[in-house]
Amino acid sequence: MQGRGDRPYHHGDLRRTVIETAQDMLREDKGWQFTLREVARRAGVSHAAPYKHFPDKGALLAELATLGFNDLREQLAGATERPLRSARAEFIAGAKAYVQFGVTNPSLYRLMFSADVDKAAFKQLDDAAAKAFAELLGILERGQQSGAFKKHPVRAQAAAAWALVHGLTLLAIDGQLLPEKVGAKPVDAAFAALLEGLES
Amino acid sequence: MQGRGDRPYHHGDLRRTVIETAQDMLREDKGWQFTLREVARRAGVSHAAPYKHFPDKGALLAELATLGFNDLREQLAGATERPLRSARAEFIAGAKAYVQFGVTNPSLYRLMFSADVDKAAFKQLDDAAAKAFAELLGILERGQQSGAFKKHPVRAQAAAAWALVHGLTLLAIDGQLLPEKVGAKPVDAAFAALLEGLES
DNA sequence: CCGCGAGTGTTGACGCTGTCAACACATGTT
DNA sequence: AACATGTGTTGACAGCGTCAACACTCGCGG
Repeated sequence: MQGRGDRPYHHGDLRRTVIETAQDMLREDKGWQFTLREVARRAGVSHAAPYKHFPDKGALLAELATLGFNDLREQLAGATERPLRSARAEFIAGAKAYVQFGVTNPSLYRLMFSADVDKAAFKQLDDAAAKAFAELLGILERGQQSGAFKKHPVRAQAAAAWALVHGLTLLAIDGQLLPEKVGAKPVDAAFAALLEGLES
Repeated sequence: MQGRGDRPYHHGDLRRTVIETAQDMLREDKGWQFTLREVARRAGVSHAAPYKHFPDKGALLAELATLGFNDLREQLAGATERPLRSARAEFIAGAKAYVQFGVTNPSLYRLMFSADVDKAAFKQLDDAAAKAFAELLGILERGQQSGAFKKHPVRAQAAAAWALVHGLTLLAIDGQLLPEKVGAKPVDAAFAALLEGLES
């Protein structure tokens, strides 16, 4: 699949292969409880080979989470970059892309927000997460500037919006948002509820 | 601590002791990656003794999660049982109790919504979770009946409200709701945002 | 052209885990 | 008094994360 025929004694790009194999296993299984040894087996190397590229399993998980946040940020940026009709449309486009990302990569999404990966210990991870959060802040700021959103402190709004999409994503991953439990289009309904308010 | 002096050969109430020990470890550590053997050690029994009471570790985790949902339901019921001034006050009281529960028992809360515990395989767990959700539904229904909340499908509102509190709780657990990142009272601000809407 | 050192992969070991089977003890029933 | 049942113990197994020692390759200095 990766051409070049030759497989020298030294794998050549084990680091990338380990990451990709782990990403595959994250997609297949339902948790990040895959074993490093299984990753090595699939990559066709010995059980200790990955240790030449990652100090321990936590470092690999942190790397996966970092890549996940980068991907998420790109998805958000992509969903909102071309000019949209309204602040509301932009907000919904971003939020849908966010939920979509989580539903498409459930184990990865869970890993990104898991306690098993120590954000404080991996600066890159923290940066990647902050940049993804900044996309959300941008949407709200533009909405405020256009006058479409209330001019409350934007970071407080962001906390609310982030909490809502984060919670929705996890509920969706858990299959809690089935139509018979929660109505026909729960995600759209939830966005509408947040934008318009619950109170009459 | 548990009186009665005598410690017969047969522990007498190992099941309860195992559960309580595991709950303690859930409180101490930051994950549910405690080991069954350590639980047994602390309980003062041999490493295989817990297997006489739980078929495997997953069953113990499911039991802990079930107890957690029961506790959560009680907290919610307690916070909203005495008549409150308004639907809004009742909603906020319930939501605060919810977030408080999560922040007070972070590992337990995470466990309850983790993929590591298979809801489908433990009917009691599913029931306990559904009953907790029903508390939320009740709040919203009463709010609608009093005319304070919009008469949208209550289950869709519930999805939005649950997503918000669930997301807020997890963000709070992760320490993401620091005032300098997100304003002074992020939880209150988020509730206000949901109730009143983001749009101006 | 040679030799060597750094980088990367392998082998084998350690202590730990979850789990199981075989055994030991205590108790209540017949 | 004998025993079946429930509960605890002991010892084993495979698999895990991780480490140390060793092996192979390749590129560079001489």
